[in-house]
Amino acid sequence: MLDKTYQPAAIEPRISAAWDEAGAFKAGAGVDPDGKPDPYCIVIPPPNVTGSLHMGHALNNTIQDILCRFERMRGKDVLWQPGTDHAGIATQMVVERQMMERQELDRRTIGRDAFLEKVWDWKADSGGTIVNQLKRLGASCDWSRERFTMDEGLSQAVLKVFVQLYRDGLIYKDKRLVNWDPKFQTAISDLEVVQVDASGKIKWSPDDDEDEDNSGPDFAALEKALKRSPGGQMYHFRYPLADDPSSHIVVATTRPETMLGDTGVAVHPDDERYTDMVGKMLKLPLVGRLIPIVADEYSDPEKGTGAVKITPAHDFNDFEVGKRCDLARINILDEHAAIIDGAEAEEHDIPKAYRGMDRFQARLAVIKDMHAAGLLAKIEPTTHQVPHGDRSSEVIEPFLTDQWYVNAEELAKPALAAVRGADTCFVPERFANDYYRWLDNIQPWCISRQLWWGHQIPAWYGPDDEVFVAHSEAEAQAQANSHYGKQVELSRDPDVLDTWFSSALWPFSTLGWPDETPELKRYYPTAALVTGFDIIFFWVARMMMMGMHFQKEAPFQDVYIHGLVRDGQGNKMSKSRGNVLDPLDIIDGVSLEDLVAKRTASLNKEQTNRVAKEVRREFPEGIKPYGTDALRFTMAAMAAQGSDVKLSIDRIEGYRNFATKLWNASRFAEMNECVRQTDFDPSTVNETVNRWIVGETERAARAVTEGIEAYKFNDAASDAYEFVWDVFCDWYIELIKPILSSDEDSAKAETRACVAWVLDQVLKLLHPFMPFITEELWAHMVEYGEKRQKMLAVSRWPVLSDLQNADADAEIQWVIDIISEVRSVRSEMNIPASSKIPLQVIGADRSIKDRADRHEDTISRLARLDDIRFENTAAKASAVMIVGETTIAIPLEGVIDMDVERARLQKEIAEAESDLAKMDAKLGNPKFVERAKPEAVEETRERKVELEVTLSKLSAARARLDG
RNA sequence: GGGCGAUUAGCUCAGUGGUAGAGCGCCUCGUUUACACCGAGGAUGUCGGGAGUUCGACCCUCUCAUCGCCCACCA
Repeated sequence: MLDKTYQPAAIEPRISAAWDEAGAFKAGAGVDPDGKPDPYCIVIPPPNVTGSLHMGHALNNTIQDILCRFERMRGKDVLWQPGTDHAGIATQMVVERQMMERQELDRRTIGRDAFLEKVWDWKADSGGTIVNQLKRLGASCDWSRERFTMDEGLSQAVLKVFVQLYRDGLIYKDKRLVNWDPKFQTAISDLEVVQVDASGKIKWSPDDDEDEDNSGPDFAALEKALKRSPGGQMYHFRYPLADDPSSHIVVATTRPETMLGDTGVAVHPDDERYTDMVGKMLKLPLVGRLIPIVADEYSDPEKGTGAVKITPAHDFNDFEVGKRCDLARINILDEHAAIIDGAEAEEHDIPKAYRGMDRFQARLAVIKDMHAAGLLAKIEPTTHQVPHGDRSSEVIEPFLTDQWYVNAEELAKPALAAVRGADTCFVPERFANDYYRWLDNIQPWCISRQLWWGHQIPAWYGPDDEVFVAHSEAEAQAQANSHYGKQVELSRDPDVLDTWFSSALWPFSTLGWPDETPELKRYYPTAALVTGFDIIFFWVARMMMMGMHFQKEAPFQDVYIHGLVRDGQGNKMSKSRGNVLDPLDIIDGVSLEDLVAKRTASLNKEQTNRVAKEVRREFPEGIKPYGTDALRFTMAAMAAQGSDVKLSIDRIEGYRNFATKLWNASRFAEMNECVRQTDFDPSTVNETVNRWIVGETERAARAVTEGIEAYKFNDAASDAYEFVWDVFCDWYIELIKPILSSDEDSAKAETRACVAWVLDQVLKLLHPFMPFITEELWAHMVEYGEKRQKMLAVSRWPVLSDLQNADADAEIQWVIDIISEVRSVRSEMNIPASSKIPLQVIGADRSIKDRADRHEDTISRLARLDDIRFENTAAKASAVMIVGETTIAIPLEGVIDMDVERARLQKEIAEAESDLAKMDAKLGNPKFVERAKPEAVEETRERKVELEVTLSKLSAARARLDG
């Protein structure tokens, strides 16, 4: 027997265990030599091994699981390939932080090998969290195939790819500017840089009223402002001419300290203001270096003074100008972004005062010194964007270093062609435009990182820095020996690869490549990739490039892009905002105090107070346990293509209620002995109501199937929802109660079997969305006779046809309409539910009489009637309703106020008249009749006739009331 | 500066060239043997503004406004 109430916590762990035990999600089982059934493969976006489940995962994995369960039930051989990502920077950060908290020696002290051992230990202890959390979501991955981007096989794939791309000339080493993260002291790629707005307030010029004595800017305020945000001001400096110090050029910058590395000033070749100056030398203030004035089109005469200082070693544009104009590159920063010290500083005449200074201190010092030298022209506030590392949140410095690059432009060509040629389709389509735009303008991809955790680059250096790229040290050694003609000492490149380099191989490395495995052959290319728009560039584009290059075939047929999960108000969920909903809290529930503690854990005092207050207001009783199925259904129901999901507890609660509804409908079936019969054939049912419901079931099954096929999960979910609640529960179960309580054995038996059958179909249709509750109910709905798959997860998806019956539909619709009309009138007339009343059917012909007789019990019961009579005319004082061709009436003598009925009729008449007028207007327009689609015209005519019939009947009723 | 998306009931959002929808909320009634995490009934919209195409526009086109996102720029 089913428990009286649905409690997800009581069933979910047991169901999970049952799936595990049955190996229900194992791929490849039962595949015959011809490769039947067809494969269907999805590779999971590997979550960071440091991660813990958030709503983005919940959405992403719910969608994948819906697809996988759906296709599995459709008989495909499904492989949902799971795994995790080593997440270079993130993991190294976590472990280093832990070491710090434990007051252990830092990584540089213990050395690379010892540190890596610690990271692996950490992974062994904590790396499984995210995987276990995914299991709680019901993710039907083939967990036996779980992979990790740093495991042996995947590392082999990385090695092979690197070596081959190097040999193809598509990976190379280059000295150029990179985005340097001074916090982690590593290069990062363009994509890992986020632009943050900086807008300042400080303003100063010698003409300022406040500065009549020319004491200079308010340096104290400036220092404070620089601490808060190092950007936001534009500083104008005078650079005097070397041979005529009384003349100068004014340049402007937001990064004054970079002037220490200036090696030129550029003006536009056509800028007449400066024509005479081109070729002359300037004496760089503070440093004394002589730098040329060069002509270059980069300089924009419209901007600033039209002259721009050039710092080739610290600015991407300047680097290019420097190349064109043959300017020196002088690096002024060390890897911590402090001003260089020592021999290099000496060599480039960096004034001693600045050496070793932090870049932002140096910024202030330069401004002060320039002012002291009388060379600060002005300071003005400006708004501009400052690049920050996406993980470190530190200001990025363009930094001149040797790094490894991938020639992405070359790899992008086939990747672009694959999408242009529709080998791979984005859903929704518009995301393909972002993909094109990015790949069409792609820059070399910097793949080396100055970290320890990751795939170490397989490059070794000889004594003269000659590089040998090989699959192993032995192979490199052999190359080196033959290159030098003798045994030499090699040292390995200490850098590791960008995490996304290994992720880019995920669709084939997880299938066993570089080995030619049967899995690779069978499951590549995969069917679909499900991911968020934020990683189209990071990941999707790169998988496309690597897939095309190494497999000669795009890795996915479809790329489904979903939105972001936001809070109920549409805000991004973020820790500092304190609005993060944890999927596990929704599933298991959480007390108010625990919720407050969680949300304020990493906040400062002020934020804590604010967030605590908000949480107490929004969740006065904490969060109730809603279960996984409710969360999943919410995700599906709200995942309209291409739009973000605004998640609110109300919505989740609504879908938990839906689960409860399903539970209770199943209890109803159980209590009424609705047991599935093996020989039940839905196409042969006799009872009208059963013929109707099997047709409705077919309709629902088609709608849900089409929805999932088209990646319209919200449509599929709401079609299933409406069928279960509005059709099955609200009407079918109510309509059959008289049969179930009757003593007509054959009708009863058929109906019981039919209920069980419909419920089976419902459980199947809902299973991809709500796997736990449906599996549980499936197990309870036993059958007499023989086989029915024991486990719903491996049962067959409903493919129904020829069950719809227009006569049955019309008849049941008529019953429903009559009941609805009577209920409506009763309610409007304030007839108490407890008082049973008679219903008159007016002027019924044979077929109407038969119908009414057939459904008398049902109509009486649901409309709360004590009698149905056939009359030629309605009683004088009565409420009259029109249901299609049928006129029905409730005699109201003494029951209600005639004025109320008169008003009700009048309203209905007015509505019908207004509608009729619209139809008349249309049909009266010759152009409509002439040009509109014939079916539209026909429909309008039919509607007009219907309205006229209704109207005449209503008018007659009114006349009777008045007469 | 370039691009994309959004603007529909109090709230959150679906939607289709031909009679405007859902959930929640709201109002009224209700312990009818699955379910109050429920049932029945009800109210609520010049579908952002303007123009155009069309027999007909919430839907297509243009334009404006507001909001959001992405990319580029950082003198």
